[in-house]
Amino acid sequence: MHFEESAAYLLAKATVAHRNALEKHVNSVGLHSGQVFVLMELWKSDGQRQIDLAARLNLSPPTVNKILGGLLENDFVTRAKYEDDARSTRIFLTEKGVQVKEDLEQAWDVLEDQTLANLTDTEALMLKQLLQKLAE
Amino acid sequence: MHFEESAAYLLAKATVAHRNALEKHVNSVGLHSGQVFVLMELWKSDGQRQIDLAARLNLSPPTVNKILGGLLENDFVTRAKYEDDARSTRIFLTEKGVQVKEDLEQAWDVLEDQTLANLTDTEALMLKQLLQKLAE
DNA sequence: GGTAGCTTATTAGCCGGCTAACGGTTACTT
DNA sequence: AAGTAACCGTTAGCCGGCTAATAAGCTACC
Repeated sequence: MHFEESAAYLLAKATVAHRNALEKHVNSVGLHSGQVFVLMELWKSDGQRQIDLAARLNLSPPTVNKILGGLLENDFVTRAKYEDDARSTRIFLTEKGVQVKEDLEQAWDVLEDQTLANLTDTEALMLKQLLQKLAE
Repeated sequence: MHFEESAAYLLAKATVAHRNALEKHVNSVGLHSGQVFVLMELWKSDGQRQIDLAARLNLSPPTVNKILGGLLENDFVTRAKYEDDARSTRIFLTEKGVQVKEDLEQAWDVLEDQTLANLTDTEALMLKQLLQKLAE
């Protein structure tokens, strides 16, 4: 058996390099890699509860909690109590959290170009479709 | 701009799910996810120096050092001095480290099937080729 | 209404990645 | 020969993932 030829191996390998690139690019905007995905979720729908963020991001609640700690410290989001349920808190974007979206979009474009540098347009499209199927 | 449609986003998302699956499957063999890649490298070539392992795995030296700590504790590998250079150490597989390969191969097969469950054979092949291109 | 059980957030602690910084060796240069 | 530069391993400390356990609040059911 050759591990190197398995999709599981290749996916893990591609991930290592890509994660480093991602981290580097979002750092230039003042964010860490985990934070951007939480922000993306809030840009889609502001004021979500932590548990809902975790579910939508497919992450564990403690992971989301930790990431939110960083976002709170850096004033990208604020916490507010959920009126109908004292257990929950709602997470809202600050002005800064709203505005960083533009910067991230630019950094993301550069990252995307770099990611797909070795692929043709057709290959890029195919890759995206296959990754989407994989995620299900 | 829609982040969700970018390859960078989709790759990161696919990674999250896949990493959890990988961890779970290799746990059943008594290993952690990072350890398997180091072992794979040693199965290809036993007795490598840490710095060479790091280079081949595309990981930082401290990361390899940490993973080796776990492998040493669990007697999968041993350390030996490099005769010609007192700075280096060579890493060798133990009997246990050699034998776990068989178990991992079986677990890996299951993981591979699960990873590609939603894809046809043609799609699986394409995905592997695209991931390989991506990693360059 | 009270209890039992579910849900939410949080904490602690683990693994896997990284950078920065350090100590000890080797190699190079002068 | 001396001194400087490069290299190897290690430590410390950060972020991002996880599970397990806890405290607090809500629900549901008897």
